[in-house]
Amino acid sequence: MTASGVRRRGEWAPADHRPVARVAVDVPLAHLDRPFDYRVPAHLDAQAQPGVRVRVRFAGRLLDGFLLERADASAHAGTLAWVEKVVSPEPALTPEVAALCRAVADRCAGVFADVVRLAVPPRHARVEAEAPRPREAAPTDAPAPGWGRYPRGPALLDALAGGRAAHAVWQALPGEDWAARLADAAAATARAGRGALLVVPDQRDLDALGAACAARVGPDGVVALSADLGPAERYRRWLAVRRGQVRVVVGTRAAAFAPIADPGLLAVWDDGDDSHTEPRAPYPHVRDVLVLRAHTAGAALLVGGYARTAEAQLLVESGWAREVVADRATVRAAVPRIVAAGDSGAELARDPDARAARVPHVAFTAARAALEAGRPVLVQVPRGGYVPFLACGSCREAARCRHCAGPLGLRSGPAPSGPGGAGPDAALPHCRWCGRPDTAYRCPACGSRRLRAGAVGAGRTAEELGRAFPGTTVRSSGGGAPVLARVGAGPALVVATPGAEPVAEAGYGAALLLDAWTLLARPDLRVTEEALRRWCAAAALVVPHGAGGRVVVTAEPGLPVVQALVRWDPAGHAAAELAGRAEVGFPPAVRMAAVEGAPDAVAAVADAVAADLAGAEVLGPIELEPVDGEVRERLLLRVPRAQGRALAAALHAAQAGRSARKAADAVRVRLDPAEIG
DNA sequence: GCAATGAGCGTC
DNA sequence: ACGCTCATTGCT
Repeated sequence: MTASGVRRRGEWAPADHRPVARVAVDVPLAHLDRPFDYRVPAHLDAQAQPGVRVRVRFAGRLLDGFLLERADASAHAGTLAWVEKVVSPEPALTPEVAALCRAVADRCAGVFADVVRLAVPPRHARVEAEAPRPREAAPTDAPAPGWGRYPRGPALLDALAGGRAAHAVWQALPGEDWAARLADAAAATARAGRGALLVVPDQRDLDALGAACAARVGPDGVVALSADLGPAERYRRWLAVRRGQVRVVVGTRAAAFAPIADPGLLAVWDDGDDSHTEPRAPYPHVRDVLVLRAHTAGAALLVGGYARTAEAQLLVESGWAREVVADRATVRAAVPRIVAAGDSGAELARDPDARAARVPHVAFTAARAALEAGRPVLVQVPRGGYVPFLACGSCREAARCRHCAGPLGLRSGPAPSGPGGAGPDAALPHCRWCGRPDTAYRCPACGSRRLRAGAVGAGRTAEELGRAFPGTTVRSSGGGAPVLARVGAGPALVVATPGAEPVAEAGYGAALLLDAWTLLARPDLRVTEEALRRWCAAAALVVPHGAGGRVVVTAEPGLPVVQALVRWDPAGHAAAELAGRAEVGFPPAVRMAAVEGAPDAVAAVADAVAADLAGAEVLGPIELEPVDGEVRERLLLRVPRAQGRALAAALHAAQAGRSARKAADAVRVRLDPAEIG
């Protein structure tokens, strides 16, 4: 080998030291989900460092891969192929993130290559060659007293400042500036010389959190990562993190894998938001990724939200995490007055305003009072544009529930979950507030028994409310309208779909959670948790009851989930939710896998797993919607939590058997799926 | 009896 | 998508 480097291939000589490279080749096949050994030629010796991207010949093809480590020798019996090329000397896959990717793949019954693709953004050569932007380290100020309202808050900040790996589940008080609290925690971590990584569900939350962190550690002290930055800027910021130029990283989903140096704090805000579930294989959830990462990296973990998920509750009940919550007196002082209006229908029927806008009288009163006090009113209406409702077939009077005067709608029955299929009540009129069916409706105005379908959406609600409060500004956020981040302090009606509620400058005077019952109508395992999460998110934007804050939720007051909102008890609801799931045997009380695909393929995977794992229980299969005319089925596999790793391993082995045999039908496997119909 | 050809398979 | 094995084919 000459000093100038490459000659013809035949003259390549192996590197003098550690000539073997272990390479994770980019092949997403389960039976090839392990490192392969290659020879490092002497001319690539210096560049072939752990973490760099390489090109290697694999089964004849030139493929991308990551060099995981250098070794003295290989256990492989045959001759090793050369590392053909080091794509760039940038060590993109750090050892810590590589270990995390392996742990995530193992947890999700997926393959390393798929997880690495989620973790490492595509390379951008020009950006890599740029001179790094100089960043000025800003002194971080002392922690704000905000965490003092939570008895264990100061201890949490102390642990972060001392570099200790605390694990916490935090329920933010209504009205809490959650972004500022997370920024406090990040700043405390950064002061200890370690990195902080904070993950939020969407861009709006990211903007708020980024600003809060910049206020603590300076604009150069924080980097925001999100998927919609564009390839160049995305890679530029990601590189700044990898190169250790920042201590605080905020981001959405994929940022959970950001290669932050010496992670001291890993945090996820609002872990119940389904944006935290990666839609690509192997479908990891941010919370699970961060839990694994906290283990492998020895970092603190903070799971926060206004509400609490059953998964977070399990972290608490298992003793792995401590809860950080305010005491009852502090909660009582912070909450608005919350009432359920499912039983105020008698008034509703008499109130002409209410009838015009489908809004119960108490909600009108609350809205009017808030507007007169000069504050905005938040109106939360269901997403999806239009909510189906029923009206009299002859006089077009809206059809109302005889019990509570809520609007009647056609409820589609739950997805067929067994041989019986959908129940006979699948398309009967039901009350959208209290859920009672009405099989013998007669119009109180004209006596007709005929019903016709109509639809009301966010836009229609805004229009109707505007008529009911003449002269009041009506603004819309979500549901077709652009999502607003903030609204001003003046009186206005702000109609928003769940998740699109703008923050009001000085808090809302009232929130009306309309058609709340529809949130509970979906045949989903997590409906009540999801409904409470959305209600809490809206109610948290309202000023405390001492300042006149009111929340009206149009749902049956007797329902436990409605009671949990009225009492502002998300932890209690999560405990009941988790107990309920233990009773019926659903995650996170057990470990479950959804196996989907062509019937034969699904059955083959299930048989392989059942043969491998004696304790695995098989549920189903059920038929799914056909894709491209192909029949598809879903089958659930259930094991006790202690066998979770074994279940994932058995599924991986079953997939490996299929990929080795080049089975044509792909089988989709998701562990602890959020949606299982 | 044995080279020439092609299908199947593993993949360093 | 290469390079190996192994089975089949076709010619002497």
